[in-house]
Amino acid sequence: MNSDKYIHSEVEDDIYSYWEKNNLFKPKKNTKKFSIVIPPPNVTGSLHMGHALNNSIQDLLVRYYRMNNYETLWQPGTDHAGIATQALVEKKLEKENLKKNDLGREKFIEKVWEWKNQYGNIIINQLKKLGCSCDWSRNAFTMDENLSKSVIKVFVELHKKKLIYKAEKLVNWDTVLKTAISDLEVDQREMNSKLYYIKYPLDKSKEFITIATTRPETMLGDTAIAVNPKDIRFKKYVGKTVTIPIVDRKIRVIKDDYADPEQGTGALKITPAHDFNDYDVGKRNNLEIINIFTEEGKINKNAPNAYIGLDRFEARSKILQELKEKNFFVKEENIKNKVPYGDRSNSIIEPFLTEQWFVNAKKLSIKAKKIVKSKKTNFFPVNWSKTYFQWMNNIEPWCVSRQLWWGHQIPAWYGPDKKIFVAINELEAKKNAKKFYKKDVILMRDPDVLDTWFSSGLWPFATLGWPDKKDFIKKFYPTTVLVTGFDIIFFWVARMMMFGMEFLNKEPFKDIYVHALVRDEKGQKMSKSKGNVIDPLDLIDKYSADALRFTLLSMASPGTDVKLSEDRVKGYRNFLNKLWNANNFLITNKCDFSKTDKIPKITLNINKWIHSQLIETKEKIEKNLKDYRFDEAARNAYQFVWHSFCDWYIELSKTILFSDNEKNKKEVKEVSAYIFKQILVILHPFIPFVTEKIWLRNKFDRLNKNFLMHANWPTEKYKKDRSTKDVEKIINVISELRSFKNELNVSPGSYIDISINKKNKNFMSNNEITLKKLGRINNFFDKDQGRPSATLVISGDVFKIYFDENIDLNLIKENLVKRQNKYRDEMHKISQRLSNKGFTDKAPKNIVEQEKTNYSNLKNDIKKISLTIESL
RNA sequence: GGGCCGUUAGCUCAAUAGUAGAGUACUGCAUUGACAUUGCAGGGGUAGUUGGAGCGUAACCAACACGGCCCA
Repeated sequence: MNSDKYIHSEVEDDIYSYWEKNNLFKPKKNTKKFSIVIPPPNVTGSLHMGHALNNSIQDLLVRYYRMNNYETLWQPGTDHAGIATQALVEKKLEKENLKKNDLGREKFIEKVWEWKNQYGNIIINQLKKLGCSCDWSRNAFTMDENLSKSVIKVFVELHKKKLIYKAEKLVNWDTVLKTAISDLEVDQREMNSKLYYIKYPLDKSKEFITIATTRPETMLGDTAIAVNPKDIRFKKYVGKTVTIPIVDRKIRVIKDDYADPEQGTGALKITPAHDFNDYDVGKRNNLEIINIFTEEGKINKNAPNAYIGLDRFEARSKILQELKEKNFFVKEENIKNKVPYGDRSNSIIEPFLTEQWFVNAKKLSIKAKKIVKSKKTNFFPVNWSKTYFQWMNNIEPWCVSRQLWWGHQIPAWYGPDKKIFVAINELEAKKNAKKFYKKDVILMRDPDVLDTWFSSGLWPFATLGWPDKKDFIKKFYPTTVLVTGFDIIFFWVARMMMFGMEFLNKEPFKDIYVHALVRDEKGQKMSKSKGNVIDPLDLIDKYSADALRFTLLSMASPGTDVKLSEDRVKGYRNFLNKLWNANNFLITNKCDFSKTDKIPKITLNINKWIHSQLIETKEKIEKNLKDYRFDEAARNAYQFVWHSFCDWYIELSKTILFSDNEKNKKEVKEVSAYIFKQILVILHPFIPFVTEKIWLRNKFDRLNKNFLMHANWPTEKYKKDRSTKDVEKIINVISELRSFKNELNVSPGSYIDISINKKNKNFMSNNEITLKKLGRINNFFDKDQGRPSATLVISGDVFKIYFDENIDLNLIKENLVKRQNKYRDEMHKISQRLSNKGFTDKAPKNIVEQEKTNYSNLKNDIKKISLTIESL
């Protein structure tokens, strides 16, 4: 066995199966509860950096609370990703020369399920690679029977309450996917466009009105020209008629405030069927609404023959050409404007007049806002609540129907006269219809399905068994915390808040922790087109899941994007290796791991010190996790394990381990084993694999009973006593000596003699072995030896150092002068502060006192250094 | 146009107004008994700019500059 390197690839998969085999992810009965529902990844998705960050945080929390005796549930699952999944399966079928429409709805959905059953677990397995300790036995899917049942129930009840309704409205239409999408799924992108100026001839006149438009093809559907009522330039034209060039339809010039005299020419063509603002203008002015597109975005039969069937962009160039030929074209300008793109299809979205189902989000938002305002639900960082409120305050009706097959089919049936019957199933719908028509009629079910976010909105309670099964709801709802990215606050968080409040009358989460985006090391958003995507699985292969987790956690500072660089991951891989080798050291020195259930008796200073450091660290981590400061918590752990334990404690302990004091040796072996076991415990939530591996290797899980995952988080309280001060002083003295040697170009391995002042006699003799070994000191003297020496002042105490080698006196002098100047600068600053009356009068007493002490200490040190310089 | 966030060491970021820190990179040195995925030491900061409140602040307020994001 190669024991001086930690090789994660030989460890992680086995450890994960060990956890699963022992059913360690299931909630273990206890009075305190902790629950998280996973933000369900798309079933089509694969793990990206955002998931890795999101789930590292959740797993950290879940493991931490599990070790703190909470009955802990991490509810996992995936969502059915309506559009994405349907598109993916369609594409796959295309390769087999099959078309969705040839198969028919039922057969197609079968195919989708086939796909889901075959590939739907990919992302789940990737989460396992990351170490996620979800209760997989409860793995949920938004299209599962029980979740579908909640969806239907919610739809029917909202309809009953008139919070869902069907209406004909302009919606965002995706001409590639041929479905409506919600306004949130539209991405407004700034583009270089052209503004075209076009003349519309006035009837019975030789004059024209010139309008400006970026979308000339929509003139096929124009039904008015609007001018601002205050715009004197156009006053004389209001009420007159113009003819639309090419189309030859006559439309009126109307006045409406929407026309902005500053924009374009001030005269605006109005196309109510293809622009949201124009639609409103049309409503206000009773304009005709002429739709000129098919659902594929081609020109329909409402247009002149020459245009019918043309794609919207072909139509644009043809119209421009014809306008030029017929002299209606004035000019074009380059401009930047916002163009709506569908975030799934990446195609330009068309405002399109259709009948769709809408949720009255305004009404639902009332309680959802109130609960955050009353602080029953809290955002971390708190600033995100502003984003939440802002959106809630301006919320629009939510278009929830999609013209797809894959998803929850809307539970609405139509009678022969298009009368709508919404019911939980066909049987109920038929019953209602019979009551209404007084006879049996044939009903047609609404072919559309619901927005995927509609079902995701029920996630925190539907996955817990609502409405049928009550026990998990009772135990785990409201869930403790939601961990999510800010990009889905509107899509998902807001909707869960609305549905949770409406149907359970209770907030779905007590806390909402919002983390940032993971970017590349240059701060750029990772995207396939930029080619800067870092695949978390590659990093896991290369550096281990533990290293990736630790990196992401330590970089998850609130309000800052995570800029990931591979070097950081490498650094934390080294940390794992350090831990591994610290354990090797303990093993080589025969530390006894079998007696670590209780704190061993601690008498030696270094043992007291490392124990107090452990407890202090543990308490810091507790506080930081409570505050969702994962970065700080990770730093606390790293600092303690590497620097306190590995650098100092192990080095200090060597002086005892390599001595022949059997009693002290025994204590050190017991204490280091005990501390190391606690280290595994506090590190486990961050880096579960390596800690588990070591736990098993050291046989801490005697009889398969003491699972690390269920180990108790230490509960000892922190108390610092005198002896820990002694160790701090040892560390200080040794560091100063090393630094001093370095500055004087003395080789660090060389031995020295030192003499000390009386005050330190006890300290020195108590810690003689340690100081001599680590400080490379031959002899202590309590009197000046009258040999050439260099003086070192360490926090007020004078140490004279006698070197074996010949030392350049000038170097020593230089060094002392440098030091003195530094102290003088410092003293100067303090004296300025102290001579300021405002400071001494108004600053807190202890601060003033502290400054005075610092001042006299510095003064003392300077004096001592001066004496030394003179003596040289 | 409305709103949010940021600007601190070469880089990535901390620090609740009381002597500016960490990781990493860099430089020098070390290494025969855990670990070169190592150890020790070192250099490196006019805190974006300007003004204001305050005994005092990188931190509070205001304006500006630059960068990022969200909404319309």
